[in-house]
Amino acid sequence: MKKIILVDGNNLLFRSFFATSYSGVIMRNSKGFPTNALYGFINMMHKIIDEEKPSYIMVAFDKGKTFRHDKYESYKAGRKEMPEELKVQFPKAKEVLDTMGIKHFEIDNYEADDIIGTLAKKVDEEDQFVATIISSDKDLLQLISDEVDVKLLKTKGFIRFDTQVFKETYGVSPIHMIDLKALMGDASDHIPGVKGIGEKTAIQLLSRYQTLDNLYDHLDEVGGKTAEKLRNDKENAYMSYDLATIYRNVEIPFTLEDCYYKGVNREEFIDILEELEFKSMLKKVVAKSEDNSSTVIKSQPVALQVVDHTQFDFNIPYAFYIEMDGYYYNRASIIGVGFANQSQCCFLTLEQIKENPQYFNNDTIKYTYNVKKCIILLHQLQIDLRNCCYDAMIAAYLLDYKIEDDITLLMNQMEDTIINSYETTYGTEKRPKMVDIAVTREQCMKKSQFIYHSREQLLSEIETHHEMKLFTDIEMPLAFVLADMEITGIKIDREYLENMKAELEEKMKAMETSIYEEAGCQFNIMSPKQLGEILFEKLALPYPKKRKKDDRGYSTSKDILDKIRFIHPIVDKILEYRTLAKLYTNYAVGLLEEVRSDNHIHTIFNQCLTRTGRLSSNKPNLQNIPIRSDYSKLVRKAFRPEENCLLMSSDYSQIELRVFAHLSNAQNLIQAFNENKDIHSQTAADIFHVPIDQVDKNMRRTAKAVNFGILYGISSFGLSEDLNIDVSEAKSFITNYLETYPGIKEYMEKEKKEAYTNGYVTTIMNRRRVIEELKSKNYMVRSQGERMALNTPIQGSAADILKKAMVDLYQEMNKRHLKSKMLIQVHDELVFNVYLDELEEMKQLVQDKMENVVKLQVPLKVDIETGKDWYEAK
DNA sequence: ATGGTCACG
DNA sequence: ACGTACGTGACCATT
Repeated sequence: MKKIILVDGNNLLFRSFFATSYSGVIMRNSKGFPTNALYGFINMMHKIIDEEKPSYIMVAFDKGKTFRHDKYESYKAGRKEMPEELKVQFPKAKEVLDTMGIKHFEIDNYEADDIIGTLAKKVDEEDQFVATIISSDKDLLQLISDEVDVKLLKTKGFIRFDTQVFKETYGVSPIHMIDLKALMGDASDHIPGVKGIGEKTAIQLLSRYQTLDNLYDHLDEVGGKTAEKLRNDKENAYMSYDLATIYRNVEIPFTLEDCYYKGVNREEFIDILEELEFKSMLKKVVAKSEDNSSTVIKSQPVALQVVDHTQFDFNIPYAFYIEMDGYYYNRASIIGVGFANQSQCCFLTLEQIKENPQYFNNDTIKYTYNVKKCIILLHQLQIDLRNCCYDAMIAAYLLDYKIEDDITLLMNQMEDTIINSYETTYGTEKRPKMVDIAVTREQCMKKSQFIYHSREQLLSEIETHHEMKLFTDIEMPLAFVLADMEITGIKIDREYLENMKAELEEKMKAMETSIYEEAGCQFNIMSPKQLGEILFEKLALPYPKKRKKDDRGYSTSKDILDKIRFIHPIVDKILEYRTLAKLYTNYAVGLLEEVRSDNHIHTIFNQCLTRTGRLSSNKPNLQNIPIRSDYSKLVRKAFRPEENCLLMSSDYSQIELRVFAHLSNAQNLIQAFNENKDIHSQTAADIFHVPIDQVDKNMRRTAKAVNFGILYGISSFGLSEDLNIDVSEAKSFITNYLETYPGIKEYMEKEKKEAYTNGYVTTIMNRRRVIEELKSKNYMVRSQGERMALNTPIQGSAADILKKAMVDLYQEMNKRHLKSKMLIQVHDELVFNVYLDELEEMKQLVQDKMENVVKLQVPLKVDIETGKDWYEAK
């Protein structure tokens, strides 16, 4: 069977043009010729060749108007005109394809769709070829058949649609997509459809009548409002049908055989890359032609012997991969598990796993992908997971691979294979798909093989980055700590939250009425658009901010409203309403929804997400429970200890500023911390040149803002916004600060310079963050990169310290067989459930471990409090 | 899907 | 002449 790739060239160029033109700024070569669309386009063509390894390929382009649409010209007119900057890149794209040895075609009066449709039809009619269509346009899905599939490009990755996937997604056969659109329309393509009929009704109708014609023939059977709507809009339905149909009978002056892929003419290709000034791309191509080996670092998957699990050697290190049946692993269950070692692989169903816990709790070394998830899924079966010392997801996270908890992303980055993503195989949360166990079996084994075989490369990269200690001593053991915390969960007083919810509901109602009175009309308070119009047009309140020309929108954010709250009583009421609404939906209702049958909340900590090394928490997020305002922090009373226990909270005092003092080696900052001074007051004393006992509240507040600014990569504008002062005034604070603390300016310059040289920054544990923004030609993007370069070592080192403290503490608590448990981490704070008879021991232990986890130039200070709920323990 | 808003560190 | 603090997650309205 010969495989041909049919590429929608117009679609690809459009996509990459708009994906890379930020607020109108686009990439150009030094002659000013726009090149942004070409860059994405060439990358994409490379990827297609890499992934699909086609022997035949062609790219279709539009040429002129499509006459079949002429009678509906008014609808076509709604389409966007092509920007000139994009237009000029088309001829160049065709030249590029020539040098790449890829055929491209355009035919007078037809669109790319029509050419592809016609070729797909040819593929259907003969039996030498199969085809894959590449586009992000869902319209093309109607061309799917037994011989033709579509790789639908998404913002992230792609979905491969074949007949089966299509049916599972839309409930009808691909060819009926046209009938579907005739009924439901398609706003993005200006197809009207039948008024009042959406996706649901359309699918329902078609599953009964299959086609539009047949439906109209049996309209009397339909009855009711739906029939009425169909009758009224019959003309529109048929016009939509025509608009949605891809024309498949273009006279084509070439054959499928003509689309043979010749391969790149390296010299010509290099010439054109030089003209476009795609330097990184050039480097790769040149390197590839010099050293004749395959692409960058990709390895070929090895074919292993598939054996029965009784034959699998569980005495030497092995990898396993668990596939589960839901989106949230703390409420999903296992479908099956694949195992692999150097030479074998096998698969077990859930039943077989239950019968063989020894495959997980034995002493053999095991490799995983997302070990925390594995621990929790196995825990549900009362199976202990032991001796996992390598996790591919954690390794990949440290190395900056894109992962998103889906191993297929990593596989497709590292290997010459294309594995369908979890979503493609198992569907979305809303639309789960039934999956044949044979598919799961195949994929699980492949995935476990990948875990086993990619280990060497990932570990060697970690070694090169000097991150082995971070990986082995911190991140790997931390996964077990987090698993335990998630399994334990924190107890919630449901009744308390229910009462709070009811109270909030009442307050909101009252506030709503009062706001409508002030406004003189009813409107949706939560709609920024409507609110802006009420405030700044109907009530004509002054808009306290400079606006760009043509900007007709109003921001209604808190800091804007704060500035006009004295002008009209409605403003305060709106702010109050928002606070109440947030408390109601996010915390009262939101938290209650997440309380499980054991009366506990079991959050999920994401260990492999943030760019700085922090954790994040979700479902629900326990890292943003209110504390700053008096009323809001009452939410914390809902978080309770177990029987005979107290909640204990321990938090680092000023950890980021201490880390900063350490990193920057600023002597008077270090001294201030060593003398245990109130750091914001000391800063105030220093920058205002007064003794520390003469620092007033306002001075301290200013100094605090300056200190935060330093951590974030200060700018005078940012500081002035935060303090609500002039930029010039803010600027003088900063100058003053930098004069007062010699060494800091030099430190920041050094950090930036290193970031530019290396392309990345590091933390005290050698955690690394690559900062692409520094390479940008756009000043704003580059400045943002510089701030990241300044902030990441600080935020990241603090995260390192917290993580290490958690591991040390956890291990010591286990060693001492303490019953108390670590429950939550909030960046600089840990929350524990502490048994009364362990209270003193825990206080001492926690303080000791947290304060002595690393040795810095300044001491680390920890404050500990306890109480019968989280409100008291703070 | 994206932006606006706001909860936390 | 730009348009600006660092890192998250959840919800709402809107496309």
